[in-house]
Amino acid sequence: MSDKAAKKKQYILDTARGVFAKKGFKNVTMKDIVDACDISRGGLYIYFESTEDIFAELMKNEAEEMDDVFSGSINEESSAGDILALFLKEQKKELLSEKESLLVATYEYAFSNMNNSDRTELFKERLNAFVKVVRKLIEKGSESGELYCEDPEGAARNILNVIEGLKIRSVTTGITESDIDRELLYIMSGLIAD
Amino acid sequence: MSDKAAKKKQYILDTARGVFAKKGFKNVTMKDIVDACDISRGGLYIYFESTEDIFAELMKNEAEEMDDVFSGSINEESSAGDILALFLKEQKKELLSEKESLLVATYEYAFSNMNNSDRTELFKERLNAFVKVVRKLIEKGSESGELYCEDPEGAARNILNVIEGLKIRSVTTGITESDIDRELLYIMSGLIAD
Amino acid sequence: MSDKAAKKKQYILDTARGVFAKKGFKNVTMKDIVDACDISRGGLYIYFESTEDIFAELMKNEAEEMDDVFSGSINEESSAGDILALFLKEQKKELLSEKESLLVATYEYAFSNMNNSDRTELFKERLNAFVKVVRKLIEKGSESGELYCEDPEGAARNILNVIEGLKIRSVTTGITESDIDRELLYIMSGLIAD
Amino acid sequence: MSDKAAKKKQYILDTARGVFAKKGFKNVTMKDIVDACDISRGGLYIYFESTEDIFAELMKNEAEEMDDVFSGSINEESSAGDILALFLKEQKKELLSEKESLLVATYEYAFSNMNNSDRTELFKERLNAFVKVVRKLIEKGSESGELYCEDPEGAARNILNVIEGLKIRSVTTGITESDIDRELLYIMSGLIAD
DNA sequence: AATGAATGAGCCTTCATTCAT
DNA sequence: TATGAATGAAGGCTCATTCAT
Repeated sequence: MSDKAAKKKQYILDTARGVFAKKGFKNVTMKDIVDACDISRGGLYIYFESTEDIFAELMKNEAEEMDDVFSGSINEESSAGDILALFLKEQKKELLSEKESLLVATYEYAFSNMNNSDRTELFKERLNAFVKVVRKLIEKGSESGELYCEDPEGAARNILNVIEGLKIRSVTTGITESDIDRELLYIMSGLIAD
Repeated sequence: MSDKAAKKKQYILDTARGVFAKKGFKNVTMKDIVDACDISRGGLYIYFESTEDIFAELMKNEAEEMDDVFSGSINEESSAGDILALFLKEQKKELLSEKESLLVATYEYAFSNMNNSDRTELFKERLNAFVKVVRKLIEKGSESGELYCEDPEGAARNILNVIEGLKIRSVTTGITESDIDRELLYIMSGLIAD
Repeated sequence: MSDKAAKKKQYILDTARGVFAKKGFKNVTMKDIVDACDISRGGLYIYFESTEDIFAELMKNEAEEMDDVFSGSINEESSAGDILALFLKEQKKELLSEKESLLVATYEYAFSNMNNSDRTELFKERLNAFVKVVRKLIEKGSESGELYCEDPEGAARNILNVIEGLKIRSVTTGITESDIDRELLYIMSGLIAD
Repeated sequence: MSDKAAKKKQYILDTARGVFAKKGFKNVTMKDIVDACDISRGGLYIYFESTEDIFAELMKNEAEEMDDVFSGSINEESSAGDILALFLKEQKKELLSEKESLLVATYEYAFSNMNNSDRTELFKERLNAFVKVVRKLIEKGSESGELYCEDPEGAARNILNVIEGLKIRSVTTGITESDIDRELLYIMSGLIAD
């Protein structure tokens, strides 16, 4: 039955994902999840004890998927430029809400109960993983002559800061594709080998 | 009485600011404000009909103050570099939570009920005002030879994106002064005249 | 309005008393009180935050009333025997459930969350007040020659222990008037002056 | 299997005893028992349908054990005084919580759903059994000249009332060994042959 | 017999909001 | 204007009890 239970847990997570994508984090109640999953109040509590619990699990899953995607492709033949382009394209998708995104929910989750060191740790890991991926890409690009960069770590951090800023802008003011392209072009222009 | 009323309204706003700075936006209830202001439940509703209402007013005030500070100094004799330094120092303060900041509350406010065009407009104005200030500073610096920049608008946007990213990092993962300095140095290094 | 509030609080206490008398302590929920008082859920919470809160207040009131009754009569002309008789008659009433009694509720209250020192203190005071009253009566009776007792404190404690025991019996096994009379007679027989 | 079933039932009872001793009666849920016994929810319902059911069985067992202990020893050579001393010592142990006691649980059980005649009957039997034992001891003591008593039945009832009162005090106000000794001395002093 | 997931009723508690004074 | 008592909806959580396996 543990197998069945795991399936149900996954079903709840999948369904909850849609709820969080639509309503953010703070506006989601256990009742919302219950309604969306069409299960009983008590039934949900068997698997999760709070919306935070659910969301934390969701984030872990997302992080793993992200990891799988990139750590797979990064050591293969494709050029650094191609992968970086893929990475930025993924980010663009999220920024343009072209896919069901946990963007807002993730921020809200981060803000609620900020003094939770587990949570802080979760975000640190996430960030570091990202930085590492981007830095490697830049290094690889430098070696192959596609890119030129004297401080790959700094550049990687800079790219992620900008992306973070754009994400916030996509939520607070809205953002268009050309906005994004302009910003990305700006940061990339410093990396292009002359 | 309108004078008295205005004073009371301002008193409520000032007091509420502290509450939002401490608890963010979503966690603040009308009751919290009532308690902090030591007025009656009904009394508060005479002036504001919701926490959103209060916070929106608060943000407008903040924007105006910011405007006053910089649009005043920007046309005067002080060098662009000095003002930019002042601006970045202010941002650092906020990032390091050295002053009572509405950072988190502002984000939470942005996230709650996102499809409110008034709110979006508010944030757009805020961003544009910022960009304008920074762009002017860069232009002024270029003219005086302090800085070198071919795309002041792009640079200004880039700076604000990075700052936004750092703000988010300060909330999600925590951030140290040297983290901030490193990122600021990185973006400034592209602007320094050789 | 504080006057009105006080009245309402008293109304709630009076009504709650009936509920506790009927259902004991642990079986009473805030909803029971709300229903009995015909007020809103939230309305009750304005005055009391839990059934414990309500019951504690109720007990204090009871203790004060008891105090008023006896501390008034004890220093007056009536003979010790008369007052003792009155006291025992009151106890009999309670034992026979002839009046709406908080007996069971009081015990249940005592048992729930026993490690509460406030509560323990409350019961100690209650007991000591009782002992003091009965001891004084016995002393007075000894002086007037109505009673004979070498250890008034011990006798008082013994009487109260027996009464406590009878109370428990009234709850656990039921008890008849003649049962009570027999036990009281037994303990009194040792006090009657030959 | 009936043998195996009986063993399991006994195992549940033994385990449940500890739970009741620790948490009283009303605070114990079927889930508590399930957790303590490390069996399944449904499994418990095969043997018992409620906590009341379990506790009732437990009390019967206790009563039988008590009976075995004393009805065994009472007809043997040991002196009445010795046995009475043993009896009182047992009571003291319980009063001082020196052994895992069902004291509180028993009272709570008695109070919940009082109008249950089965339960009343259970307590009556318990009391009568006790009275009978103590009365016999007193009679035996009288015959042997150890004690002096004109009304053994009354004296026995008195002793049990006092013990009941002390039990309640041990719960409501706390009680020390010297408190107990004093009360027991008081009631015994009337029985000691001059 | 035994399991443990699932249900749903029921209680607790907090708030936004109203309204008589 | 100002008060604060009152309301009732909403969400959180826990259990007794059932039932398919």
